[in-house]
Amino acid sequence: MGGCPVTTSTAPTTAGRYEELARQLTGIGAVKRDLARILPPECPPGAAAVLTVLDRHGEMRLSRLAAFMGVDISVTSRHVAHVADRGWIERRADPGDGRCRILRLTPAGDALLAELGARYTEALERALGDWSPQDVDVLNTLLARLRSSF
Amino acid sequence: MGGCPVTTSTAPTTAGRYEELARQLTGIGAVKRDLARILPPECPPGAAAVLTVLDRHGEMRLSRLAAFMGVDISVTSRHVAHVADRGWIERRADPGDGRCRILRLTPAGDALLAELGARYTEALERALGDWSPQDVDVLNTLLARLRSSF
DNA sequence: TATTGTTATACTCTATAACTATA
DNA sequence: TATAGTTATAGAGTATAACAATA
Repeated sequence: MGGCPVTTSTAPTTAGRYEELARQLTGIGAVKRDLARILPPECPPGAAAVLTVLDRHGEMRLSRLAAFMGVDISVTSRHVAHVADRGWIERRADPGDGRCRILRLTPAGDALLAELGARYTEALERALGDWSPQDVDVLNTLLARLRSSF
Repeated sequence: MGGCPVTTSTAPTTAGRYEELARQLTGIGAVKRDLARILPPECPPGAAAVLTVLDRHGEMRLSRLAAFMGVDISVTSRHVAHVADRGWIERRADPGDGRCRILRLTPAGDALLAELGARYTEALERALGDWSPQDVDVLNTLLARLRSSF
């Protein structure tokens, strides 16, 4: 953007390219925090992530949810307890395995998710209004690929 | 990228595109944590960020550093104290303003930064070895643009 | 004995607010 | 009075390890 005179201007080296990516990933934290600030009360980012994964991939066990979220099971357990306490998901007994419970969105969870989507869309539309749809799609694709490369 | 049947497959709506971006940004946290795990002892991510900004943009005051890092001055103050205690930066008095100190990398800081760059490069090369250089560049460009859009 | 979850503990990062020192 | 920076406090996220229950 503004001016980064020394590096990555014209013909970055392989190392320079990767170091730049590391810098960008560090800096993206500020964007994430901005986005987290628009969440409704009682719904911290971790809770929102639980709802989003269950909406996208359907009901599942805790261990699978943890894998989708890329965090430890213990962390996921806390997030799940938070959203279950508020009635946004239900924990149904697993008929096949008494140790597990199947996690599933409730109608209240669906409603909250719709609210979340509206807030995210509004905030991103305001910030990225001058982006072309294609650029957003390319960014989404590359971010998804980055995640799967790890 | 197994399969996301319902959304964003062929012709995403504007809202769907933005919601997808919000999801991707949430998910990218796992990548950041993976990358943070390779940092040397005594050098948490916040400390590495201080060194990186000073290397890239040269010596500066705390308030300017905080702006580059996108976090509150109080947070930056702690990170700076951490790296200064370990001799990676020096805090020189500002001749023109007794309230400020100019922050600057020391040779030890330069050396650590070289080590950081090597570790980042090695880790990313291992994960992204099958990416084309162009794709990495595009991702870097779009991430920089995303940050500046906020 | 191995696996699924839960909970206790500790660490990092962050922001708000109170405070000190200088302009 | 206003500004630059420091520090105390609190809240969110995460991981490790100890633990309980079931397979």
